[in-house]
Amino acid sequence: MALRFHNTLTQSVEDFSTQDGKTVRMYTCGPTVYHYVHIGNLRTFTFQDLLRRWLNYRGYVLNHVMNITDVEDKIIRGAMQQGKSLREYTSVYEEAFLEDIDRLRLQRPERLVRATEHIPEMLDAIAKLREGGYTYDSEGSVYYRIARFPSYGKLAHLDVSGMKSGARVDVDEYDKDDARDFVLWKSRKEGEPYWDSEFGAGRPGWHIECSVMAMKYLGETLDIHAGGIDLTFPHHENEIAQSEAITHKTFARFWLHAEHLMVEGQKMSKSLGNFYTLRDLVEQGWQPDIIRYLLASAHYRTKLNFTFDGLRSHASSLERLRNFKLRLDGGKFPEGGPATMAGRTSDALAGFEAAMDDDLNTAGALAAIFEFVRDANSAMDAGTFAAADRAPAHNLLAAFDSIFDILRPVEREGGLSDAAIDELVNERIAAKKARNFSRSDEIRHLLLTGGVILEDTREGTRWKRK
RNA sequence: GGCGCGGUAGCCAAGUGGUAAGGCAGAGGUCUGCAAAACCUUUAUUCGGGGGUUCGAUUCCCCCCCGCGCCUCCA
Repeated sequence: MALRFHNTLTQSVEDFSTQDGKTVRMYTCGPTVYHYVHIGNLRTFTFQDLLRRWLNYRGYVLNHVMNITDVEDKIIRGAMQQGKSLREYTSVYEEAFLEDIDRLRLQRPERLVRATEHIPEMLDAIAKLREGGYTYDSEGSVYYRIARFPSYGKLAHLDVSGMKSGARVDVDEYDKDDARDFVLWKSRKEGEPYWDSEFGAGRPGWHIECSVMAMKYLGETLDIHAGGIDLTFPHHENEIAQSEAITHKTFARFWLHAEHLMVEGQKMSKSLGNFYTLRDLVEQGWQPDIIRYLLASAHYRTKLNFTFDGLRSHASSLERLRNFKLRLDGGKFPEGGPATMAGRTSDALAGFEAAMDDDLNTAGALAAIFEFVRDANSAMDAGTFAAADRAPAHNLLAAFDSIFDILRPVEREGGLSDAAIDELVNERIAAKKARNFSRSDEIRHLLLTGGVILEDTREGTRWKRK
């Protein structure tokens, strides 16, 4: 089956292709760096990571650009409150963002770009829109006139014709011709950061940065544009209106949107007290790899219910996978004979790939892996898992982990060294052989105190860090 | 009001016009010096409710109930 993605533009699942057959020109909306990113943001970024990895797995070369919005109302307010420059204020959260995505093992895009470093390009784009008659000025600001862009609403599938100003116009929006018009360049306000321009002193509107940076680095037509579902309207709709008014070409061929996550069945919000950042969860003792696993395990277009029960559940589930890998790595299997699991292994890989090809069905992909794990464990118990089965099984886990990236435990600092553990384990094996069980148990407890769990299996003693 | 999404076992979560993946949790069992790990059996005659189309619907259509999102800043 071909690789397929759900395209918001057509509201259907379509076969994926790129313009040149090889490189994916992908733009994703990154963070607004005015606070630490929350678990909902990270759900979307995790989706983008899975998307990257799967495209890569399928042989595409990625050219992925992610923006960092570092000028915007909330940022300006925060910076002013703290008496800091924009850059001083945003750099804290930008660095924190990079730390967070690293902890979640999210691959870095090929390029991270800041809005404030593209002001001239934005001004240039606004000038082009003005030349094309898509703008009007009002009280020192420049607005985009959506009435001039007939297909406005095609992404969000909104019929804007009947929605005129007057229905729900904010007090501070009275100066627009139409409630849906959006600002391209905001006139300077006293005390706020600003840039001088041919449109007067001011700062850019939010939407223009993405149009400009996407096209600067990726060309006039993107293969994929992705983001959270709430960005569909107005942000992405406005990006289309801006970009296509300038180029008269399709701005993005595939629009992929990740659903929101809920927390304990409710919308995450600060007022409900269920608003979490990665830092919050790590402080509570949750490992980032568990969180990654939870975020990756549900399909990206369904609402994901983030719960602490869910985290516990995934911690156990992940333990099962890692135990299997330990067994596969360290087990002794019958040599010389033919592989007995060849069919099962290739079936599992095919099932995994088919699920991922089908609009990144990670839940289905996981099912294929777990079914294999059960069968392989069963074969190992029965003694029919052959040494020749090891390499194909390894390849399967490697394929899986090249996408999910959860089998490698989080590295801990301090504690016992591997060599010290091995020494104690060997001493215990000798003690057991001599049926000196008191010494044997003593060593088990000693290691447990040091955070090391011992397991005696039919393939020998193995250990793992807690 | 408009547009859109969803309601599948205790919890999480796939899925298909032909008779319900997977994970976690629970129960029983096997194995075991201990402790684990692992395996086996078991847990939805049923997929929010009611109609309809069909030989057959959880899957298609209609209505209703519930939850949610967007329509204004928002991952």
